[in-house]
Amino acid sequence: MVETTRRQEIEDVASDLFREHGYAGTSIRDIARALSVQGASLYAHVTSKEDVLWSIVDRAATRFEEAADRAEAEAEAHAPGDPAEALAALVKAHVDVLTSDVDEAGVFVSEWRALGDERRAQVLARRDAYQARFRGHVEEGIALGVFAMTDPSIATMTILGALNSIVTWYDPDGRLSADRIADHLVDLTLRMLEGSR
Amino acid sequence: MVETTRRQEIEDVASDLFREHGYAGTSIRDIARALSVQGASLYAHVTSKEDVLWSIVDRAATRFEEAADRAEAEAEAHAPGDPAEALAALVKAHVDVLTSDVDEAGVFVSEWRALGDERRAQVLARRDAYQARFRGHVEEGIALGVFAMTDPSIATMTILGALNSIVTWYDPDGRLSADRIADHLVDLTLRMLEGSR
DNA sequence: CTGCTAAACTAACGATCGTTAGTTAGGCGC
DNA sequence: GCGCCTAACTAACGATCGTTAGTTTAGCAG
Repeated sequence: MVETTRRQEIEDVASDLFREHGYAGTSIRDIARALSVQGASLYAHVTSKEDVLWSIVDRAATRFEEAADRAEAEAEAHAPGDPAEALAALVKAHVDVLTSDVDEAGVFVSEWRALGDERRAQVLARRDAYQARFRGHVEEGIALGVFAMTDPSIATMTILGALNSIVTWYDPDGRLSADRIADHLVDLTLRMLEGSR
Repeated sequence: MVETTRRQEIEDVASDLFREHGYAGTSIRDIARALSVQGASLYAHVTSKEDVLWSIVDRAATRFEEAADRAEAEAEAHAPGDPAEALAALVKAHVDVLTSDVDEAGVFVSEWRALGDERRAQVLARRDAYQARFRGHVEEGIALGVFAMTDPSIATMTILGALNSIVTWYDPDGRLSADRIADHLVDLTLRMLEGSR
């Protein structure tokens, strides 16, 4: 028996609906209907519609950040100063978080724009900081000569764009397991940066 | 003096607004306000809101398809049977279309889900066919040994995901020209596939 | 049995949604 | 000057939006 609060159930179905129809395209009554409940009943557990979106986005952001923390710490532990290892760990961690809850991650990736000004700005700042971690290892790798010369910003955006697009096609019940996908993406990423050509 | 029909103006500002707030998050009155006109006045030029979205999506899809036609024909003309050249041409063409109208391309990439059932299905079919062109060259390259062994589906999705993500950060007035970005992405793509590792 | 709590309900509010209908104003060809 | 076309207008429709208020129901603790 899995313990789940009503609030958590609401956020789960909201993640699903926001992912499929977007935040603006999903009404409070849509969420309620998925829970076989009247729309107004949700306000016993939630203070506003944006509040639900914020919970989803904030939790997803935190999961990405914490996974990156662990990944970088571990990479630094048994391959200190190796930008390829560090980046590989970041990529693997990112894909893991993404595939462990596609709905939540998908909402995080594309629906944060619907937040109010302050919250949107906060997400943007955290996003920038997160991207900077990837870019740091890319730049370091180029400086050390283990990565080919290329524009670090473009390379970083390209990598994260590729990773995030996984939410558009990943199917938990599909042919490809989350682990296999993560391994492939680590491979593709490093080859993109290391390749001689 | 650039000739522009009223209908085209409507689709242009709609592209801009759909891109920023999504289809569901943009009202007919929002579009009208951007044109300094009453909401109801738009119905003299347009039959429905979805009709506007469809025009944008259909035109974007056609531009991608036609650019791919030209790219493949040209690659086949002066490097016949070379999957790397063919893929490079497809990537370059895709980025060119994308950067030539970021709003339209951005709407195409993320708002086609808001279309009604038949039109959404049609877009999906065209999208699949378009992806298949990329995957074809990837598979051929692997078979010929010019690309490294990897899962062709994951590689194709990764490439197109990376390319499409350009709409989320490309700025026509920014540091990086559209051409430079296209060249970089051709480079990153081929290195990702060719790299030995 | 009583009282408390969680979770739902009904009813309604003002605002906004996409859309329709009918009308008005200006410019051009005949 | 008359008729037509383009492009706008005002007014309103029924539906749905997010949200509030007050009430009811069921289960459990004392």
